[in-house]
Amino acid sequence: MSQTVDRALRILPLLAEGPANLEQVAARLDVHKSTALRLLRTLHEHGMVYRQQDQRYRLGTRLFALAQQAAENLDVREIAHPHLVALNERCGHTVHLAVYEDGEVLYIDKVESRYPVRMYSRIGKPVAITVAAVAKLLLADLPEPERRAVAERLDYPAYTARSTPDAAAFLKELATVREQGWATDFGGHEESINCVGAPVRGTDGRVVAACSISAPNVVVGTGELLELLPLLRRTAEAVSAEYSGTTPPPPPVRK
Amino acid sequence: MSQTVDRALRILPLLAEGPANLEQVAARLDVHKSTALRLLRTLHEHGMVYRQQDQRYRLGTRLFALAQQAAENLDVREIAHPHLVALNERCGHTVHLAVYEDGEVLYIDKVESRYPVRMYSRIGKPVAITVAAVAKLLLADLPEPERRAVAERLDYPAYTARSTPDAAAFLKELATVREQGWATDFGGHEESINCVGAPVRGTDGRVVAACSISAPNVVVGTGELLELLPLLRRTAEAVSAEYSGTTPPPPPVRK
DNA sequence: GGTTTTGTTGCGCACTGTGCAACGCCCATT
DNA sequence: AATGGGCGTTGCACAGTGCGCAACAAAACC
Repeated sequence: MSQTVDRALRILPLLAEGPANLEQVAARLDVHKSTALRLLRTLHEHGMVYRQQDQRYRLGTRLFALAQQAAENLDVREIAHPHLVALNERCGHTVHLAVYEDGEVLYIDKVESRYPVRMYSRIGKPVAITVAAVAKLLLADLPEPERRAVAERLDYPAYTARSTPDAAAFLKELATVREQGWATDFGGHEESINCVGAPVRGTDGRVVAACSISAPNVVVGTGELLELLPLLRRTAEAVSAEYSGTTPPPPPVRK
Repeated sequence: MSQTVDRALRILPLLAEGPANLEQVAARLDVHKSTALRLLRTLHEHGMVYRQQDQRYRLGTRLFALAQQAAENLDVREIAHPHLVALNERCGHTVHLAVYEDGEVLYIDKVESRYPVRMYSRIGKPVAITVAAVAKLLLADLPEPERRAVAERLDYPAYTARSTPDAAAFLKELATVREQGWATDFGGHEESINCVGAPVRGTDGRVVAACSISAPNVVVGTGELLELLPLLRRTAEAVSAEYSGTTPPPPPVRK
């Protein structure tokens, strides 16, 4: 809508790929050098980009601060986190938390068993939306027309032989997930990785987030993974309860 | 420099404080509603803001993805991380990693002893630049004119009785730090918290980052904390070595 | 020392962003 | 059910702002 802002914002993902100099930025945006310079300077003033010694630009640290605050505003995340940690301690596997936003599903939290602090690993990256258990849960809850619209707009990459092949199959799967209240991904993204997922619901019953347990085939088979389902569902329900206010968090201080 | 982009970017920290509706945004920017709407739409198209059900805007998840990639580009961080974890395992205290950028010092990594996964806690937030050990290390290495310029531009809040009072005292402290190659903060930010810090240096000897150990007074006194200094310095030197290529990381794959 | 490459500045033109006013929608209130 | 107020949205005319050009400056290269 706004040309100038649009161009400026297109610089960010471009720099996310790696540092770039003025000319490269101008070329990628298909604008004159002086235009790119003006945009970069404005971004720089706001700390969104940083200029290193070799004069090349890269993403600035202000993005850190903003992302952090964005995360703090996602109160589902804050509420869910201790529950995810507890779940991880009991089952030992990787635990994810994801939300839906504007046609995308994103991981917003992750607890890994072996490297509990390897934090940024995948948080923020879009999920393989056509196969991931959490994606199925989140999409299954959308109102019918939107669900259909999203399903038909998607690509269906054949990550493995078990990946969801097309929109029809996906919608059918979503119907199943909607009915049973949980979801799986058995080797649909990577051959040897299996997942089970359960929904986190808000006061009105709508799915606001989804969490999942992931584990490689060689560690636990699909059968064993399904045995964890009750534990997972209890965790998801505990988060839902706290998020809905059934188990109220410490009350705000009054003066 | 560019009015439109400037206004658009000013929306982000504003929304970081919490969700806001169109009118509030327009009022805070001091522009007409229609102008704010256009800016917000452009930000929305790029996933920088998200519109929740009640039509209020909040920061979007794209910021997550960008911040993640920004972090990945900070290769100091990636290299340092396992070393910081190892240090934390040996001493048990909180370990920080910070960098300098454009007059600010920011934490870019943190390992906490008791809650190792409480990740976003302070990462990305600017450091108390006049007192923190890591800030002293990073500023002490700036070329003299810039160091002086920064020192004189700063405010010197009296967090505690031991906080750095003014630019003169700060510059003197920086000279000491520069000489001895390590830094401390004994109760300068919070009365009961002490820190020691050591620099991470690049190939050319310049300080590219700084790491520190922080612990409350009640757990370890300043004397005990200083006993950890050799361990800390060894860690910082190990990171420096790996960063400088003395201990080369796994070589890139060739075809 | 000359040449190429890359960043920076000033400037005139016109395109793009701006604010205004009118419209439409939803919710609250009676 | 009708009325009113609050808020988001749209279209438009004006001019302010961002645009690309071209010349300049400064490294980097040979």
